Amino acid sequence: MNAEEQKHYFSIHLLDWYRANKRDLPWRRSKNPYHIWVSEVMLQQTRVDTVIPYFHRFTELFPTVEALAEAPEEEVLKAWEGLGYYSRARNLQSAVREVHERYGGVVPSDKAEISSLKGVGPYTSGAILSIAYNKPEPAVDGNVMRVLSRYFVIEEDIMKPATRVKMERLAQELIPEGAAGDFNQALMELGAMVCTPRSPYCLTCPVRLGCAGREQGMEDKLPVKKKAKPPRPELRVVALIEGVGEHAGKWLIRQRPQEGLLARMWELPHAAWPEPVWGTDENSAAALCEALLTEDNVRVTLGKWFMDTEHTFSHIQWNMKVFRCRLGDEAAHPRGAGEWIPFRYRWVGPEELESYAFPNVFVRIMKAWQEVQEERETGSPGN
DNA sequence: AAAACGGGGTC
DNA sequence: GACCCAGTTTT
Repeated sequence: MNAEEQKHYFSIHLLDWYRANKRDLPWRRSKNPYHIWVSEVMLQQTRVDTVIPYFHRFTELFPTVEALAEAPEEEVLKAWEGLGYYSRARNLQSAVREVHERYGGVVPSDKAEISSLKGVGPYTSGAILSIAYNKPEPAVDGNVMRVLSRYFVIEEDIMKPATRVKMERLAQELIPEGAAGDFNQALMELGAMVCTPRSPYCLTCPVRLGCAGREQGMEDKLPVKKKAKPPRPELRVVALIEGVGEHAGKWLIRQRPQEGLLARMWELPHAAWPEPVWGTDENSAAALCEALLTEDNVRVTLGKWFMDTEHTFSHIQWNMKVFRCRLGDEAAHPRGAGEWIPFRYRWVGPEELESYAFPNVFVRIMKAWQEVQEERETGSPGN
């Protein structure tokens, strides 16, 4: 078939296949543009199965634009806990507040207006416009680029912005009249269910007869994608600081800075440490105490090693040694007035912990700690 | 154009 | 262990 027939074949058969085979996903049951928006932001760089429970909780906690606009930021962050890329949550709330104030709570259906909202890039704007308003805008994500690169044999590096722009033009051409929302979702559904990254299910593909990549035996080589840089390793020492006296049963936690990695999340105190002293627990523990004192003006006494753990972000790998500690003299000493305070410290007990948002790595450590404590109280089973 | 920005599933 | 996921923002 010629190029035009190939495109037409693709659009028609993909759309039919989608309408007959689409998954029943929570956000597909809604026509609420705000709910669709929430789902699209959650789905950025995140799998469907991971998002589903978060989507239910989030839309229950913040069912409307107004509810999210008026919620305290900490509650929003807590609802996002564990999902990652936390700037998504803060940007979403900021954008929703703008919609609440400037657009009377109505999610804009205009390309320029919606694109100007925080956290709404080319993909998300296209997804909302097409799915919520059925406007013929492309919504090109990783799935779509994989599908198009294979079907049309596009060998440009999909990591390049120029390639995405090219894909968007192509994707827009393919949208069948009046079916933008279904078609865009069909493209992503195919990428997720059939045209998978590895070992695609070509034999059951609804558009296999028009697929140039398949015809040329290239489906395994596409899309072309430059390799990502490996994360840089970092050594970190972590303090599990248990309170005594009036703080008995509580832990000392701190809030991260306003900007940057894990912005405004809460965590166990920890410090980076240079390689030379890494290796023995004694040196690391001593290093931890000294670092917390010099960096945060928090004096802790040397503690016992508790566990080692590892946590990998996209760009950093934390290799962590965790120590049990006690606070030195009195409470934490925030720096003097007028001086920049990089972290805020606070004693919290098990119940209060529920209202603070922690990165998963610290949730893991705290759970491990609680289990050990419970074993001590009940008389340890096993070892 | 490159780096920052989480966390987890999968083969 | 490598790859990748319904990406956006900042540098």
